[in-house]
Amino acid sequence: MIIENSNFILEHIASSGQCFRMNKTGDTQYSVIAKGRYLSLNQLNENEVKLSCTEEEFQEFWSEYFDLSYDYESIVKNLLAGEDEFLKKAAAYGYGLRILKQDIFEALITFIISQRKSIPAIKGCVEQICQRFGEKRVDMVSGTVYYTFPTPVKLAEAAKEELREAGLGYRDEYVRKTALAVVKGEIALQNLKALSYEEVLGEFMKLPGVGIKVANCAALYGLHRIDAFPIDVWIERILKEVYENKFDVNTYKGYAGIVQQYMFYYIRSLS
DNA sequence: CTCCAGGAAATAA
DNA sequence: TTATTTCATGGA
Repeated sequence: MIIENSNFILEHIASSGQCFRMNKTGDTQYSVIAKGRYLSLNQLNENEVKLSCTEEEFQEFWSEYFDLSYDYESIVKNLLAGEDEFLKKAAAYGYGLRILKQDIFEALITFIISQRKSIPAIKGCVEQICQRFGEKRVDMVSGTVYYTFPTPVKLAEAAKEELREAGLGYRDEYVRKTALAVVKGEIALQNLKALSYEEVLGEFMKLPGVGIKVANCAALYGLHRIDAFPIDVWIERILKEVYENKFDVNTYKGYAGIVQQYMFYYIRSLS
């Protein structure tokens, strides 16, 4: 089926570093694996994307996953009409980005893995743990073989040696212990939705390998708290060199996480 | 060879 | 409290 949307650019979303299981498979073709499902997408033009799923599956799952009911166009227009020169350029460059509504556990684990790794290296590790600990499936539409993201139980039971073989390095125990905490109910991921932003960060940061940055990523990409503003080395550089440490996130209250995504995507394009 | 990658935890000051 | 050091691994 075909989706019409003025802010749905697959290239930008796939290479924005928020999701590690969306890949380019052709000139205008992409694939994504989420919540056990496989989808292929084709960017027909600036305003149209063709999806391999049925209308029913789109309504039931993918529409929300891609946050298609949210008006990203008005945010881009706001930034373009604003005074902030850096954000003007960032929005003009990254228009079409969206904040995907990923699985909470997957967002948590993949961003624990992400620390001190390049995005290609993260994607490699994530694919490895999916192949080793996930479930093998076949997409009925294309016949593509794919692997689901591992369950908490699988990762909690994973052998340290195999996690090392997957390339996790010293993060092996972080992943295993966090998965175990989820299995034992020491953190109830589904209940986090009811908590405030600050409470959510507090809960995430009790977990091994989760500091302020990973907690914000899990909140933004796993719980869709678009007020979350993850500060990594790139954003840190912007705040210091572009804004001389005078950037106020409260200026963008209600959608700071989206602003952060434009910033991140734009600064990386410059080098 | 060195340096860095969507950082966090342990340790020192 | 804040500042420094260490932690695997792969690629430039």
